[in-house]
Amino acid sequence: MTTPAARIADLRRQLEDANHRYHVLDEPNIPDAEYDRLLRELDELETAHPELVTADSPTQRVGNAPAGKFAEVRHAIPMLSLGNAFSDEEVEDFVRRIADKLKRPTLLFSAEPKLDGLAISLRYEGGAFVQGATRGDGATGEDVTLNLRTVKAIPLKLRGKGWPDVLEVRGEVYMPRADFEKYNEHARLHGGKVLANPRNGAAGSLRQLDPRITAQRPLAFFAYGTGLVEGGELPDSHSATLKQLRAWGFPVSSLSETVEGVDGLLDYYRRIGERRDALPFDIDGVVYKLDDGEGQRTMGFVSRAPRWAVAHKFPAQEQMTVLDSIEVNVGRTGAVTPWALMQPVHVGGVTVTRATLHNADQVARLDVRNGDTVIIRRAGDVIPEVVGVVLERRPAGTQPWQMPTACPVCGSEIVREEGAAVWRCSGELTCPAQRKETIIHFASRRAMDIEGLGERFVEDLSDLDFVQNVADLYKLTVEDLLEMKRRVDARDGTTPETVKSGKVATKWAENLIEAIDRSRQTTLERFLFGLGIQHVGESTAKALAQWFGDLQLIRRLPWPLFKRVPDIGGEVARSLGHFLDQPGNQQAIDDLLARGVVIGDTHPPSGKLRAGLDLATLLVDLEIPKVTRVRAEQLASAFPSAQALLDAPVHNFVTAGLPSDSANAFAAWLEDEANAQLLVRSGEALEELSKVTPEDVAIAAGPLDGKTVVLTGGLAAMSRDEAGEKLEALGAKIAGSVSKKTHLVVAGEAAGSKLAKAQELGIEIWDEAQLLAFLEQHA
DNA sequence: GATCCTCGAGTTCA
DNA sequence: CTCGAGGATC
Repeated sequence: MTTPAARIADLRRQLEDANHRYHVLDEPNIPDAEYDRLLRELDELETAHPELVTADSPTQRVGNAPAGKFAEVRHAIPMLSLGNAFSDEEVEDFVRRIADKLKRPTLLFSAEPKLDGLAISLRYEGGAFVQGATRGDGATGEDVTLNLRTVKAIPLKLRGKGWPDVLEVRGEVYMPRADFEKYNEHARLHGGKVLANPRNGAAGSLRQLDPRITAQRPLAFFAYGTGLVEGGELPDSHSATLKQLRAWGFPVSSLSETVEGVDGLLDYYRRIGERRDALPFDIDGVVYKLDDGEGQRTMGFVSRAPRWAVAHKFPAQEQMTVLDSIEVNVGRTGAVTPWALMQPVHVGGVTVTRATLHNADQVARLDVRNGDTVIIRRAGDVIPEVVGVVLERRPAGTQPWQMPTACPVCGSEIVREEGAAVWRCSGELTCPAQRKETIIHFASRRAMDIEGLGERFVEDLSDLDFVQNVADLYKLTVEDLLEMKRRVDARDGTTPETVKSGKVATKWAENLIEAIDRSRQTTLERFLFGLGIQHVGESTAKALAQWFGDLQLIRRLPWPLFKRVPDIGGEVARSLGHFLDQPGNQQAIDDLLARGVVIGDTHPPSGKLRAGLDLATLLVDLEIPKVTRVRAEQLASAFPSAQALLDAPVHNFVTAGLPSDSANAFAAWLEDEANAQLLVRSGEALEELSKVTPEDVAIAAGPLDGKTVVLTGGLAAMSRDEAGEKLEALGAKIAGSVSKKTHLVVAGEAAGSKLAKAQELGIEIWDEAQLLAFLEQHA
């Protein structure tokens, strides 16, 4: 058991260290929430043991000493910090203390967001900005006048009239989120210093010794109070003071409000909390100040904070926890992704135990190791991520993490392509993990949509060998499922339903078989997407379905022909061709069809295909070394067919007009038996396609032909997918993100960043009512 | 070769 | 939602 004195000493050392890093080095090592927790613990211990309080305890001051590079500025009136409240009860206590002392029935408060930036003090003499300083330790700060002069939000001369001879204004310098992102993007591209977060960005920028650098940083400012006032008067309430400051030319948060009593405060807290993620700047809470000056004077101060104000903090979006181990997961395509298994911790309202580490490069960048104390962030509803490691707490004897060399599931070698970020298990479909993920993907809603066949079932079916590939799903019977359940119960030692209720539960199995049966009727797009071919996602599957229209046709096409579809290039075409070249895959497709899968929308290829159905284009698509578009045209006009090229001697290529290096390269390419075969197959496919592809006939023009539409936010009358289908039927192309090429954005309920971007770009925006009216009109 | 857009793939919790 | 990378375009 540690003594209070020892614990106090320990806390002081940790806090001092954190302070130094936060204020002087601008390299925080622990999250704010952790700092607050430590400070409170120390405060409580010191309250319980007043004899142990010393003058240099972190509880006795506000920040830390200046770094020394800038001149010191003594604040005429100290810049104090605020007490914190973390719960409704603590806010109630705060209000009750004031009510008890002032003996008033109603209390008015000024409430405002608490920006996550850097507190500063600005001194104006005769209406002119003469000096600006950081808070420093509250009593003495640093003279950063030159840097502050570069911040455009700070007035160099006061507007209006009636200002005091000497006026000190206090406020927060911060970096707007959007500007922070833009700045970092630029820094990443040009090798500049990437800022950790907007707060760090603001602090670091103000502490630049060269004001020209500060001038390039996107800093902003909000005023929230005053310091010394001489030769003049300010209104005797906080809200009126803010109004006066705004009139003199200071930016004041438009979110400031005057509210009444504890209910008004808590209501304000919740309203701001809901908008937190949408605000253009980071905040870590809200601040309540008793509005009237007389009340403030009566309440007075405790050692380091006013009794008439408090900061009500939001739940932390960053937390610290211990990483137990780094595990890896094998995805559908074999991608091996590391993830962190951690001690459960509360962040942003949920308990987090796992977080992705993305890939091996990310692990190396962070240098996270087993046993490390890590900082976890979960901003808004974003997926948790590991932000960094607290090196001070690293246990002794750890080693950097390394990607395993063998797949933890199948033991195959884990390899990485040249220059790629992801490592992959080379086991392909021999790897149970990849097989399992492939089946889950096949059954998923956007693919074959087998209702009720989720991860759990597929895992059992696959582990117990009831299902080896997607086609096996269509062999399953109710008896198979019941048998599987019996084996799972036996394996896990769970009590079977039969024993509990006395009869066999079969309804679930019947339902599942029925769902599998329903999925037999499908579309080409869903079927192709469901196969899980690398690089063939929803959008590519849809394009293939539209352009070729027939599974049997696609199955026998050699890969260069796939490049005729817009947005399909060499990489995607090869990947699809590689998939179709595997006899196992072709067999699986045959099995699926034999077991009753029906593709309902088979049709002839699109007439638009005809544009590229010629020998020259084929030769370009084959990606033959030194055979450019020009050379391909020459060959195509000299030879009638692919077969003719194969039979010709080299000098005929030269006669056709090719320079000798190009002719030789082509001949050498043809030497390879595989290439020769590919050329012949492609030539045949070309001829077949020319026969079955109809002439391009103009289709009845839809009202949205050629328009790119983005859907965002929630719709009441239908799902986003349904709305997308209806718009597509009218000729629109549905895109996932807003860009310059977007023609129209349909914004439903609670639309977020996409709506904002559309407004920024001046793109036409419809609400749901406009959408419905339009659909109605063109039904 | 650079740049801008998209698409694909992987991901967390209740 | 975010990253990485493929495709189109100049």
